[in-house]
Amino acid sequence: MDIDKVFKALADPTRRRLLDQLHSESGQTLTALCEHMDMSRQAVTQHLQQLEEANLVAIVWQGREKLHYLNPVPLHEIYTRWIEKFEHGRLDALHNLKQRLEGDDNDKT
Amino acid sequence: MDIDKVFKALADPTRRRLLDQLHSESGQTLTALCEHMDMSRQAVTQHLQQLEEANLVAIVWQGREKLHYLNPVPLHEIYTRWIEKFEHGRLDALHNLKQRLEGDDNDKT
DNA sequence: TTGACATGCAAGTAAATGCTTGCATATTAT
DNA sequence: ATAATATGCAAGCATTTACTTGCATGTCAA
Repeated sequence: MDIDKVFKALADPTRRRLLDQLHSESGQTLTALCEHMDMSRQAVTQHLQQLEEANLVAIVWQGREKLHYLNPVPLHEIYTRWIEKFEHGRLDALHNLKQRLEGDDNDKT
Repeated sequence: MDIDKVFKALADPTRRRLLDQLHSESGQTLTALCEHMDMSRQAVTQHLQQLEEANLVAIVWQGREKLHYLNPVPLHEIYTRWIEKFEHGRLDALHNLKQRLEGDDNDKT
């Protein structure tokens, strides 16, 4: 699992919107997805390719139609590898930062 | 909170490494952070600026030294706004996808 | 006060990114 | 068989991104 590809895929608002579309309705075709987007079909294709390479979207061919399915596993991976880790001691970190900031400006107890 | 800036800030491996550095030791100066990185000080500065604009890092000036602190709140925001949402029904989604894939190749019940 | 240290500012550049357009291919429907 | 539909491939282009280098500024210490 290339976590860098996942982060890069998520970095673009259009791609996040595509994920949202697939979340609201699973298995949409390329043209169906294009209808919500204000850009050429090729642009959407290229975004979907990046999502596919990041394993965030899985493709199923059905005749000439290309169906898109959301795969939430990489998102979960980001959670366990990145968010959970920093979440740990979240309140402590904020508390320490706050104290440091306050101590820098005044001597509030 | 500009979630796009957060995603974009996280999209770069160098910036994620900087966050890791700050996670392992809080309140490091710019030069301290530079020691771990294989690029010019200015490059690191620019990365840290993006992290700051995304609110992932908070700065505290102490004389001529610039101390960097990690702020985990935006990460938590990503979790609640993006991951949790897709997490919901994670197993279902996988199950459906699997069924669809199997149904496409054979007629397994 | 002078020199060393920590950082900022800004211009320049190579590579990556997002998008378009034109044409090609494969599948379905009439 | 032919036309319409769904998609792919590839070249081209403008913008953004990551990085460097050179110089300027502010702070601390001898």
